[in-house]
Amino acid sequence: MRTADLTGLPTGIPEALRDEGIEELYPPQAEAVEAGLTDGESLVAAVPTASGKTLIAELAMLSSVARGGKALYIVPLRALASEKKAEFERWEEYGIDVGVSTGNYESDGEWLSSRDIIVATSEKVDSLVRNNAAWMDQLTCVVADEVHLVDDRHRGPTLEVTLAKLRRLNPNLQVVALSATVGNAGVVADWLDAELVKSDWRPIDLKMGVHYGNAVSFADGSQREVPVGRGERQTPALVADALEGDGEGDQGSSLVFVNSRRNAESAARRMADVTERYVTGDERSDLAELAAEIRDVSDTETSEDLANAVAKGAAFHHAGLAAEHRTLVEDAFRDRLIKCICATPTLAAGVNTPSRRVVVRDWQRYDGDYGGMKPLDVLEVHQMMGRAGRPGLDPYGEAVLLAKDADARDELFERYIWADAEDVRSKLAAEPALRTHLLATVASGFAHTREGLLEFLDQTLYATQTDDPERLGQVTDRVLDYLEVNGFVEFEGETIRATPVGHTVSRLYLDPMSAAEIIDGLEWAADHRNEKLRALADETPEKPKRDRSESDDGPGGFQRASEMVAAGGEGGDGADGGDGDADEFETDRTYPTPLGLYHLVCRTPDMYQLYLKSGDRETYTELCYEREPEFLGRVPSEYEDVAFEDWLSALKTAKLLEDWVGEVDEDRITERYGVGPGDIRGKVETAEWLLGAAERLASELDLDSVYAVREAKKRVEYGVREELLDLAGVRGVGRKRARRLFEAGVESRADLREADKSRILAALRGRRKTAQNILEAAGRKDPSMDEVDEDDAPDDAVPDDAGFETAKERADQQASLGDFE
DNA sequence: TAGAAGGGTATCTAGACAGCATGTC
DNA sequence: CTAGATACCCTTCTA
Repeated sequence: MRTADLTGLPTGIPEALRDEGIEELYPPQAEAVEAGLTDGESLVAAVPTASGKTLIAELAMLSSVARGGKALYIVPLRALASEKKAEFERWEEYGIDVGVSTGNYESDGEWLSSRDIIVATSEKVDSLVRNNAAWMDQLTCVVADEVHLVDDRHRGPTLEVTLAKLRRLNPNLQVVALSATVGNAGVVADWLDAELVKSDWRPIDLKMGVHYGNAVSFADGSQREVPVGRGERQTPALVADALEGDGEGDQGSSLVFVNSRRNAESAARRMADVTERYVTGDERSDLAELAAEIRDVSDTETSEDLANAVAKGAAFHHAGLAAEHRTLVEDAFRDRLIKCICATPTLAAGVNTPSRRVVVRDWQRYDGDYGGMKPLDVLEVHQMMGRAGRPGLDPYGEAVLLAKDADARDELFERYIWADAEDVRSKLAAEPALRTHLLATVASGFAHTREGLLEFLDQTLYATQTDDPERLGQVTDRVLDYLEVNGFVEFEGETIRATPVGHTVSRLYLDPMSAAEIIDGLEWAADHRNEKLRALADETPEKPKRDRSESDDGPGGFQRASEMVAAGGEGGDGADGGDGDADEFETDRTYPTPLGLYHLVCRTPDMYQLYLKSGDRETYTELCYEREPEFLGRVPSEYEDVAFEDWLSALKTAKLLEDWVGEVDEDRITERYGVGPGDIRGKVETAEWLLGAAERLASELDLDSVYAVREAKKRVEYGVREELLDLAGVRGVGRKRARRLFEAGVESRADLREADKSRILAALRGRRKTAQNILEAAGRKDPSMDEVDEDDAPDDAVPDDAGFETAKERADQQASLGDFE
């Protein structure tokens, strides 16, 4: 089918497609159009990655808009939201407005109802439904990208319920579900009352094979010799071989999938020695530049290691990287500057990074519940292999698994190459999922009775798949019971209603169990305030340094961290709320303390906690006793409670946050907790969200901890001690600059407006441009930094780098960390 | 005698969504 | 029921 023959699209679109070089539709696309895609017909397209799924979605959305409608594109990842937005924006010149809405990004702040196409994550859509977004019932077309993710234990149910809600809100809604090739696409299509287009067609051929001995055997019967010398490994040989090329197409990049971050990093280190040999002179300087940019992103070991690999043309990629790291690496790989990426599964599900060759090195991954190495799902391996083949560059893509012996080779062929992907199975009946979604369903008025709930659930994929119709009813009863006991819903005869708190919890997008934990903790704090403050006061007066803290363990190190920064104006703000009450205990400590609050939100099921590594158990058990008065709620017993372990993990996570707001350097945090820069950002982000929710709940329940919660939250947001909150709120001023300014005597936003410019310039290490931007952001009348000389600054403006680690100090700290064990 | 090579062992393990409300003299 | 790569340390061998 020719694009020129397409009907029902906004004027100009078929021509625009032709100008893009798309004259003929790919077979699956044509099939979709024949099935009524552009006439508003619902459709499930189960086709391989990179076979033109996006155009299928675009045709549906554009034709829907042409009929005066509005389309929603649901993505599984925030990174994909921006990618899709950028893609759809090429239709803007034909009058199509595109908007994005995710947790951390809302386009322009322009209200979404004016947009024709909206891109959002499934959670965001769910949240918008819960909050009654005005434009929800104007939707005429919904695209669900990667719909096979309904199978995901954690996030699948959200997508499933959201689609069910959208369909109920608008019975004529066109649903276009894009799926990887899965076993039971037909079942998904039945669920959505949609036509099914299923195909294995790919625009670029994919050759799948297994490397064993000195050759890759491909599924099509062909072989490619890739000798592996004695003592040499398979992966570098394959990467080098791809770079050698064979005259066909371009020099070949490789994507290597491994099963852990550490493996990704060490593999990248090894691959760098291979890629280095193929880097041209021009590329070398570009790579050096890129490496510098990467070092600039964050001052951590991860960043340094990545930069070192990148300088030689290789990289690693995993969730421990900062978002900027990832983008830099992905872009450079697409530009063919980076020749090889060693990645964990992040990359298989993320943005589009095609490669000439894909090597799936590890096809098993550790799984604690399983009790060992568990083989990856066929679907997952197929997703990785599907990344092979760069359009316009490669004649075909090659995806290679590695085998050590002939048996393994045969097994891999059997298990992954000849095999069909697993069936998609709904995970909705899991209690945690229903807890959240039943409350939301009641709160946003989709159902008011048990019967109504079950009727609603009957529209989900789960209902069409289960062979045990009783089960859903049982779990529903248990969940309703839980929600009632915790005061989120109440019964009045047959009718179920969400309580005011229940409504809030639903709108805040909290797991009810998280909300219950937070409420319990805050109420407990209100009840024990005086007693705990007294305990804290008894301990605080310059507790003589216990001999132990000098040399031995973690908590000792933690203490040091807080001494790093010159103590600012502690106190002064008074305790929260009701001073003046005769019964109140007099102290200048706030209660609850930040650590108490961080621990509270960290032990919530909405926070993904850090692992306890060896030695951590003792470290944090000790910390647990030391800080006992700060925890909100009963501390489980070290000996009797199985929950103790989880409590400690939460403590470790909370401690990370405390370090963060104690202005401990990023590289020390990554080192101390064994995490990457990306993990810090992640923890901080969820803590921000949960503390925001806690603040809201506290104010709604009229608890006087609101103030303490708000401050703890703001400090997490900026990563600073309290005396810097004002400064750090200025655009362009982060935790580092705020500290420098403060130490130079510029202590507030007002100071920024009035202080001597040379003083400010000196504090910012003479960076004129940034200084000027900051002054503008602070609202200074004459922000210009021209003709200001930092050397004019008074001596006290450039102190002895107080509050900063000197190289010596850092070395000492590292030494003491070595003593740990 | 430095350094390679080999062997035993302790350690550790993928990913990532969400609220709210706006700012300044 | 069901792990395996790596880093690190120690010992031994070798030029």
